Amino acid sequence: MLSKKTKYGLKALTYLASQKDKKPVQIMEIAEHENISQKFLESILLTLRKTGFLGSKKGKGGGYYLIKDASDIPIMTVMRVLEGPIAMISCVSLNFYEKCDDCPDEVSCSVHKLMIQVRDSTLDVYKKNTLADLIPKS
Amino acid sequence: MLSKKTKYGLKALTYLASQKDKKPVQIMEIAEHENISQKFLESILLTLRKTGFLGSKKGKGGGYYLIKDASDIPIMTVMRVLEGPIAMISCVSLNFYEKCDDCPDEVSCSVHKLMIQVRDSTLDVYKKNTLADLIPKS
DNA sequence: TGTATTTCCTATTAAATCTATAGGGTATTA
DNA sequence: TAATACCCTATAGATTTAATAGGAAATACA
Repeated sequence: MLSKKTKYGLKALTYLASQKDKKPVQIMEIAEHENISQKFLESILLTLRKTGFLGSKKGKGGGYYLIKDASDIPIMTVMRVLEGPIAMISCVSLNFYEKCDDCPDEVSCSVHKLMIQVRDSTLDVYKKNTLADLIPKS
Repeated sequence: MLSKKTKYGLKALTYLASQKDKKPVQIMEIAEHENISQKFLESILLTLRKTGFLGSKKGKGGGYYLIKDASDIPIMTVMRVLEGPIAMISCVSLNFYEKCDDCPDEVSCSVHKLMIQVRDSTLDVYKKNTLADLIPKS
């Protein structure tokens, strides 16, 4: 399951990406527009700032804004930050690898074989989509 | 994340599929070979029997066995029974659809748009792999 | 300079889910 | 008829997720 953290983070990012100018947008505005708990969203945006996706400005007229162009942000990078591993099981994870403690041999493991395929196909989707691709047309 | 239930279920199924004859295999044998808690595996095999993947025989010399040929069991059907929805979010699930309560319009939802692609590519993997494809060669 | 505004940060709690275990009941076969 | 193995329910422990609370720090502007 996709966590709400990721879901809300993606929605916030696309909302920022759909802004005409690059003026800071306040947490409250995003939260209201996307129906997200303001405090929860706050912590998500903080993560996105610390990981280099967003810039922020404090005080009146402050808020969050995209640092890079939306078309330069592959969804893959966002997913890794918000959701963590893309693989469904850590023994096939590229960035968060861990050996299964119950599995004596990965090469002959049926689950391993299957999950590598799932990882690769999912990764393809996350690579070919940028934030710009997710902005609604209207 | 893939649940252990699904992981163990897949391993048990491939173990049964790799048997030369179709004689029943006892829970304990599978559990030991695959390093699975016997009681936990018991409940998983029970599920697989009730959903038509396995047959069972009681008494001495009893155990579980595959009902169908491994090549006639698409992984998709196993995943739906063990793991539940294949989609990462219920608003794009084909078999377990539910509307998001925070989302006013699915069509213009960025997460929706992305997750449909992930669902379809994952589904492709699960459709083209049968249980037979997961049996280790050796 | 002061005040309202807004982000920043830490800690904690509530809820949900997953994993595993316990303990016995029931059916079958040698 | 005793041994074997499946069948079933309940429940507890662990982990993760989602959300809340409260205040500190920085900024704009009058």
